[in-house]
Amino acid sequence: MARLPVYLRALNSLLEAEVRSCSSEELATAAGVNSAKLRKDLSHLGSYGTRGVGYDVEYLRYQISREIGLTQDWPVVIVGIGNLGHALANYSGFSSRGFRTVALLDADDSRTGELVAGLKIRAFRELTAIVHEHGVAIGVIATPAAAAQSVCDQMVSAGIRSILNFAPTVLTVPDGVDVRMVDLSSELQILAYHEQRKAQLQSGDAPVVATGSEGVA
Amino acid sequence: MARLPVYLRALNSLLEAEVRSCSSEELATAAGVNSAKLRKDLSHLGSYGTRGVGYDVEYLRYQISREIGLTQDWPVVIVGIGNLGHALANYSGFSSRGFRTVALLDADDSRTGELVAGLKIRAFRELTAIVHEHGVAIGVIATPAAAAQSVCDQMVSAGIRSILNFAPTVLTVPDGVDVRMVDLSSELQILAYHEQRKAQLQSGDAPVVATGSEGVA
DNA sequence: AAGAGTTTGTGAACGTGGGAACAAACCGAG
DNA sequence: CTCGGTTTGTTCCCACGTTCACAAACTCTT
Repeated sequence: MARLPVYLRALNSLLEAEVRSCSSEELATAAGVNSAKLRKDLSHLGSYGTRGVGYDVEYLRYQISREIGLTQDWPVVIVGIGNLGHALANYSGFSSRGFRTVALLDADDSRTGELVAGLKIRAFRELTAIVHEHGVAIGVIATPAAAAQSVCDQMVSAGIRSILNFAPTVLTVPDGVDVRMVDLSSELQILAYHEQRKAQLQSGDAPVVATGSEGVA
Repeated sequence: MARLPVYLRALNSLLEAEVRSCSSEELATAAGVNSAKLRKDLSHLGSYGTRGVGYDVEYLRYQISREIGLTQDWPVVIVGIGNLGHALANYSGFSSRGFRTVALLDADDSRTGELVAGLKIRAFRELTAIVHEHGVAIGVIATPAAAAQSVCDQMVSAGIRSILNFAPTVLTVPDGVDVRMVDLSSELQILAYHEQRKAQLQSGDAPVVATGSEGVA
């Protein structure tokens, strides 16, 4: 479930505040969701709460970590060390949560050897060897859109089965391979859409149900 | 709708390939969605297709752009110029789609004046003045988690009503303000979760419905 | 030990979104 | 002009996720 990481983060915050135990209501507000939803989500993992008391923060945190798979080590490869790849390589949120960046790859050979976040950039052609050596299962694509599908295909044939894609392209992959896409400009566009709606409502167009046909010749 | 940007991107690709007209089926596969869903989405904007023929690529592209609000100019402020803020400032996907970064702000005064992506970093305290001067409606938060809520509050009181949050925290905002959260490590965690499930299936645990209670003392 | 007060876990209603199927509409050939 | 082929726009249906509401279960006080 996509909300488990959010719960985990909320639990970490509570733990930092030295809160030992919490109710579903508290945790739900901290995570920004409905308490019933939270309880149902947690009940899918097992009965880790105590009725009349709540959840033990430390214990629940461990159980969610285990469910997500954060108790094991996940070697990760990042391909495309441009501005974004650079930022991802330095992002502390990865390393602090069981993800270990084992290699930074770039197709531009002139960058090979350059030191980024304590790792030397290596040539993209080394991908397969690195995947096999470290047992990499997760790859991150931070290349330009034009290169993304090719990189993706080579990741899949090298044995990677989970891909996090930052390139603004729809990737096609065989069954059994998971792709998650993070599209930065799409996020801004969605905000702009809502912003525009808000502006229209305030300017008095509110009562008219938008048909989209007004003003079109 | 959150899929409009995806359609828009697909249309741009078709336009680059000099495709003048396309059916819902073609566009749907290019966008990676079901054709019925695409038609239903588009019909919400108006009747921009022709039965028996399909959609005019250029015309549909303009209509979607207009619906999202990309035909107008959106000034954007980025707060927190660390690794990620740096990458965002340089990200071409923003500027090429009607979004104009008008200021980069950072709380660390020692960085004021530093040149990033052709803009000088300015002090965070200038936020309100900049928002009013440029009519900024969209803010991007790329600060550490600890500072995010404070930055968010000041953005809201300065008049910003749409926020793109990259800090790993749930932001609380008053009604009428939109927040979209992009959590990089959550994305990786979700991949790890699916990856773990795949690994478990292959190792023979498949027939057992996971209860989460096995192996717990 | 019993009851009052909490809080979890879950069963049932509700609403939303997705997908298949079909009617309406358009084009081109004869 | 008519008819067959094609494609959109829409309706209906289903399944999923969310939320409400309540019973089960636990703690603490008396």
